[in-house]
Amino acid sequence: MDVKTTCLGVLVMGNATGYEIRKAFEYGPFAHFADGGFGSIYPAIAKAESPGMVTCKKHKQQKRPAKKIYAITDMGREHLFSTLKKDPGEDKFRSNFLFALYYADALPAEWIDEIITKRIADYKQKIECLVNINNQYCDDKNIAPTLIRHKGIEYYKAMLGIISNKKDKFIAAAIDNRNNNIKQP
Amino acid sequence: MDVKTTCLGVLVMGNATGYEIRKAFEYGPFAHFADGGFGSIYPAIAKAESPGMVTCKKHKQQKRPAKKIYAITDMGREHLFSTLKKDPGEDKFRSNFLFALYYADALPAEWIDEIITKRIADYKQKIECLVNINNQYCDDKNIAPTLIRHKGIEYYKAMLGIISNKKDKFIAAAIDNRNNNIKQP
DNA sequence: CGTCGCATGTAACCAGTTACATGATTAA
DNA sequence: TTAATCATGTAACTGGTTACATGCGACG
Repeated sequence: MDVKTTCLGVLVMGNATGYEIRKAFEYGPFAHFADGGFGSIYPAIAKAESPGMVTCKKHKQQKRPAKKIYAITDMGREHLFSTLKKDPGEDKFRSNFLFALYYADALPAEWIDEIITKRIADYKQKIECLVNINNQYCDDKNIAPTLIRHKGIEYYKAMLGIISNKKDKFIAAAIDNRNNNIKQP
Repeated sequence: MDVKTTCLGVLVMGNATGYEIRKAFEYGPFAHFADGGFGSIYPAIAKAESPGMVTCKKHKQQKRPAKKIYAITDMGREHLFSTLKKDPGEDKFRSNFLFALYYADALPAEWIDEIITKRIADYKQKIECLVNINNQYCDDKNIAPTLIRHKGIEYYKAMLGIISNKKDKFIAAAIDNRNNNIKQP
C-alpha cells in the first residue's frame, strides 16, 4: 500500500491537511500498521491531486504557511476502495529488536536487559495510546475501526506478555554465555 | 538493519551460499522478522566481501554456476555484534490486510470473509512452519534462537486467536453496511 | 511436459527516508 | 531557554524490488 493510498484512507474519514494526515499516521487507530513522514506525505498528496483524487482549499494564516485542506473526491474514493479489494498480500514485520535478541547468547547480559526493559515500557505506552484514542477517527456508524483498535491493543498485550515471560530466560542465556562466543563455523 | 548485516547474521551460524542465505530468510527461525530477496542478497554479500567481512570459496559444479560458499571473518563478526549493540529502534509492522479490514464497513462482506479466511489459513501454516524448523539454525549451546522461535509461534497464535474471534464481527460490520457507504465528509 | 529446486548475478526502477529551508507561538 | 506544536515543502540519497539473463535435473 503506497503512501498515496493510505493518505486517501485518512481523507475518506474527513478533510485534513498534510500535517493532520501525518498525525493520523502517528497517533491514529492504524498507527501500528501504516505510516508516512512529511517527506513522503506531501509529494503523495500532490500526486493524488493532479489526477483529481483530492481537491484542495487554501486557508490563509498569519505568520504561517497557508493551511491546505484536502478533501477526497469520488475518483479518490474509487481508487481507495478498488485498491482495498485487491489481494492484501503478506504483512511485513521487521524487527531489529528480535534480530538482536536472537543473538542474545553472544551479547552482554546488561544490554539484553536494557533493550527488553525499554521495549516493555514501549509496549505499555503503545497500549495506553491506543486505549486513549478519541473518536475523531472512529465514527459510530462504522464498527471496523473500533475492532481494529481493539485488535491493536490485544496485539501489544500479547507481545508484552510474551516478552515479559521470556525476559529472564533471555538474560540468563546472555549471562551463561558471557565468556563463550557464538558457535564458530 | 540492512541486508548486509542480516546476511552476516546468517553466516555467523555457519557457512552458506547466497542461495542458502535466502532460504534462511524464507524458512529459518527469523523468517518472520527479517528478509531479503536475491536482488538484495547478492549485492549485499559482495559489499561484505570487499572490506573483508566475509571470505568466499568457489566449488565448481557441472552444468551449474559455481557454488560460492561464504564464511564470516572476525571483522564480519565485529561488524555484526557492534550493530547489534546499537539501539534497535521501533519495530516496523505494515499490513495491507488490517488496512483493508479498517474499511470493512465500506467493503463487500464476501471480500472480508475471503481475506480473513485466507489469513487464518496463512497463520496456521506459519505456525506449522516454525514448529517444524529443524536444528540447522539452532545450536544447542545457544538458547536464544529457540526462545525466538517459540516467540514467533506464540505471536502467530495470538494473531490467529484475535482474528478468529473477531471474524464474525467484521463480516457483520460489512453486511450491516452493505447499502450504506462510509461516512462522507 | 510443466514446474519446482538449484545457482548465480545485473540493471533499471521506484518509493520512501533524511536533511535542508523557514519561522512564529506556547508551554515547561 | 529549550523544546514542542503548528505548517509547508524540496532535493539528494539510499536501499530494496522487479525484471531480465541463463540453464540443467528431478519429480509428478
